[in-house]
Amino acid sequence: MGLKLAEEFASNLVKVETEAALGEALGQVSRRLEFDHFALTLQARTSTDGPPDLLLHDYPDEWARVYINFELAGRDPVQRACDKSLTGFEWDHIERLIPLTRGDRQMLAVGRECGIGDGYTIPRHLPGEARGTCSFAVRPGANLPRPLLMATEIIGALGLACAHRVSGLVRKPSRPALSDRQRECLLWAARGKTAAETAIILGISIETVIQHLKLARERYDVHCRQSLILNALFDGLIGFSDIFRRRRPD
Amino acid sequence: MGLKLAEEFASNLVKVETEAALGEALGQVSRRLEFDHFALTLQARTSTDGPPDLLLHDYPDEWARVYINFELAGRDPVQRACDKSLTGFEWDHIERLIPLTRGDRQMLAVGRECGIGDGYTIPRHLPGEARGTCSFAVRPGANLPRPLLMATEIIGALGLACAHRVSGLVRKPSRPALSDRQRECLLWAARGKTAAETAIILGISIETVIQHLKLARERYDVHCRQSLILNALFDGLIGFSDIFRRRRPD
DNA sequence: GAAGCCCTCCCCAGTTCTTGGTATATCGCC
DNA sequence: GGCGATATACCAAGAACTGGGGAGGGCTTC
Repeated sequence: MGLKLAEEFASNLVKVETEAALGEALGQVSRRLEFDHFALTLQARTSTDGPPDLLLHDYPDEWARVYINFELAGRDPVQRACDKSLTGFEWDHIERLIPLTRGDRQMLAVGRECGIGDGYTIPRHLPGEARGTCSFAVRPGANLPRPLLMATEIIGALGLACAHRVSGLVRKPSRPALSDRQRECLLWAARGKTAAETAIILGISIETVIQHLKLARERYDVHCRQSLILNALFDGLIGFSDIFRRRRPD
Repeated sequence: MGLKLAEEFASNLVKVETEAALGEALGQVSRRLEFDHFALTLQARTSTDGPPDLLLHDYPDEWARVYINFELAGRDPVQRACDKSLTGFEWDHIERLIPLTRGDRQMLAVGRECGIGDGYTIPRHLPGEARGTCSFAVRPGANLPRPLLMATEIIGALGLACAHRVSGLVRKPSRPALSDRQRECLLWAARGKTAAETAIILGISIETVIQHLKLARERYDVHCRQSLILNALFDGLIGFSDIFRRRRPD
């Protein structure tokens, strides 16, 4: 039964060419999945000339307003948890993924007041290109349609793939590449080393390290060290395992 | 029928604690999905070169030897296509995702000679943490079990999540927590703002922002901004979604 | 009510980073 | 050979960060 729904949804999406049509299709399928609401987000990394981020949802107006305000503070725990899970997850289990601050709990409580209860979110990440989430929620007090969660997982993924397609984001592989030396300096910077320390480690002059980082910043079109590191990390140019060296001394 | 298989697989995986047991489970499920082979890779370090941290497969010996000896992992078009797709894909459709070079085609041909025909690969990425792929293949001449591909998609994702779990790459999310204000300052710092800019944004004095960041650094026992940000990011206290989020998409 | 945390603000000395230059040498490619 | 990319090295000014102090008010908890 769930699979049939997913297959039907997939064949519907083939025809979808606009964001509005996708929103429509998601709204319909979320009802048939026994959810009350859906929300789909898709963001690109680069701040330059890229298409604007995509947000489709049928949340209650009140919650949407609140959400925009909260969003400015950047504190949606569901979105944060998306960076920690390979598969969809129930919001009730979010603490298995990330720590919740007081503000986080407050936000979830406000959500319940606005008519958003438990939910299920499907995350996807394409290094250097995009990051998307697709959530389905039920009203407070209602239970998630557990027998349908696997179908939900598929449907969310299909929705995200469709969003990626219609967003026009697909043909922008412009991921700035760094030279080996630049990446090396960047890596030591990410490990918390100063330019002077990196110079000693690599056996070159401080000025050279500074120059490498300078050019790397230009490539990414950012003007500070932390943004450079975060962009490289998001793109997969460096990884946490490189930074914290948990395994593979290498 | 397909979903039932996925649910059964999911309940099996709960008990799996070792890589070997996961390989066993994947082998069994791939047969029931009407595939002839499977392969699962997981890389902690996200740069594409070098061998994966985890490799489970039941490919023919011959192909495995070729693959490893020639270090084809870095050149594998299937692996490359994984960076371009949000969902699983059939190898036959790989040209929709990436251009194929002559070497790529040659490699696929060698695979067929070794007993690997068409296949379906499920890619997953966790920003900064891991990159994984789960492939299922049929022998040359055989057709993919198209009615089961959606189930395959789920099963691959479950396998990857399980691999991620047993690989020891996950960290418990109960690290030094920051106060909400500290987190907020940290977040703006991660967005590339200086203390002065953050002060204006939050409507407080520069000194206060500096103080929040100072105490946050002490909590994490690091002495520079970039390490603070990376630690908080890794712990899930902030997320990429927070950092790269656009202002007011409306 | 005292202890503890959080948020706010201030000062200062020293260090580090960022940005703007310039310069040499090597390497591969057309 | 010229061109572009890369790696190396240097200088200087100004902005930003780091680490060391201190201090008051609000809130919760015991």
